[in-house]
Amino acid sequence: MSPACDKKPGPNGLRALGQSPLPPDLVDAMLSWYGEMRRDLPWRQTRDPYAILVSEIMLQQTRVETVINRYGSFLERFPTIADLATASLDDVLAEWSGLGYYRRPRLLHRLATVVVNTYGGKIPDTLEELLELPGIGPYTSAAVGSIAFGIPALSIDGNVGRIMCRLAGIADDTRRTKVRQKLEAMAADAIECHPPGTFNQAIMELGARVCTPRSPRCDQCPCSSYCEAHALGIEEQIPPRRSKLVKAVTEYAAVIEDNGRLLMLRGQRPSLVSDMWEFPTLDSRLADTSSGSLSEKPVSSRSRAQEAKLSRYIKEQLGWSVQLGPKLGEIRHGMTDRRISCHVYEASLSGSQTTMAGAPTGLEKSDHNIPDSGWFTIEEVMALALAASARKTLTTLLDVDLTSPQSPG
DNA sequence: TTCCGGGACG
DNA sequence: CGTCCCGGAA
Repeated sequence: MSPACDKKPGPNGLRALGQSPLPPDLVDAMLSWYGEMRRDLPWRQTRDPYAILVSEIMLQQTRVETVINRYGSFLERFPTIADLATASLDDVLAEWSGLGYYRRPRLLHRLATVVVNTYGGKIPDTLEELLELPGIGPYTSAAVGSIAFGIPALSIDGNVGRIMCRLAGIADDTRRTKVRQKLEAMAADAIECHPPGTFNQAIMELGARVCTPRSPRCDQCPCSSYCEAHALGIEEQIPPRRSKLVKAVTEYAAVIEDNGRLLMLRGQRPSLVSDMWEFPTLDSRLADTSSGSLSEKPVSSRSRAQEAKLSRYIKEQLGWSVQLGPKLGEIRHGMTDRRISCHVYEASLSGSQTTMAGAPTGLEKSDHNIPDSGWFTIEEVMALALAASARKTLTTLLDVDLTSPQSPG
């Protein structure tokens, strides 16, 4: 099963890098560069899996320069995983103070407890077991597994994803599963043929110091002659800018009140996480599909058309006839890829419809991905899993007091 | 001054 | 998807 670690020309000599394995010459050049240029970081001077794990947790979302200053004192304070498990969470948080993302020390503390209780204090040495531990995801399991235990797994962090996508000329989002699988396939041979931990750290180091997001130093890069993006001159376009791709999106939402209850729904729009509740909302994808030269109409006429469309949508999709009231305001909601501005209207039921008191359709039968709706009191709404925009609507447009007593539990 | 990048979880 | 946080770069 061992891969072709010997360097042979192979049948496809000059083919573009594309998605084929990393050329051995490229890998050799990168590893030589690393051997020469590697920094003597504290966590590179230990073989203790616990110390390695701590470094990887600290390095999540945090720069090397920052971690250097805190790593030593953390290990001094909690030299072994047993010490960490025994310590109080408050002590761990205090030691972590200033590093940010305080979920990490919480989960690390919980991880220590798990390792002590179920693994006898020894950090497990398989990817599957590592992945099960609190705070350890795909990246960290591969990093710890490869560095501490020599498991041949590619740890794809931002650096690694960026480099490999540039090498292969993949102008796609690194975090997509399909892309990650491609990268793993590309590196599979290389990581079998070299010490996996060294390989992972070499490529990460290259990403941190040479193949940077902006202004990459291709003239100093050992891999530039193999790099598809460099050949095409598109290295700065990879990976695609996430925040530059923000699209302005307009939505229309209705706060429908009847008998002290609000109509809420979820699972109606495919783009939303299935568990998140929201006010009935007209997507701009639906809103903008009206005929003709929409953009040439005056704004007031355009938004009146959307208001009509909103009530028609509620009637057709949810079966309620509503009377749109005054506009409450506008919620702006930044997302990774979209800047949403949501026009929120007050609304009430027209005619003699009756809302079902109590027993909203939603609360108990919360199967995933099932379109769901119901009438909720304000208190119930506040207890729902709300999308952020809905909560924003409640607090900024409806003056719901966040500090008001919540339902117990 | 603002903007941007970034793993895991729920 | 949205949140968590900070610091370096623009």
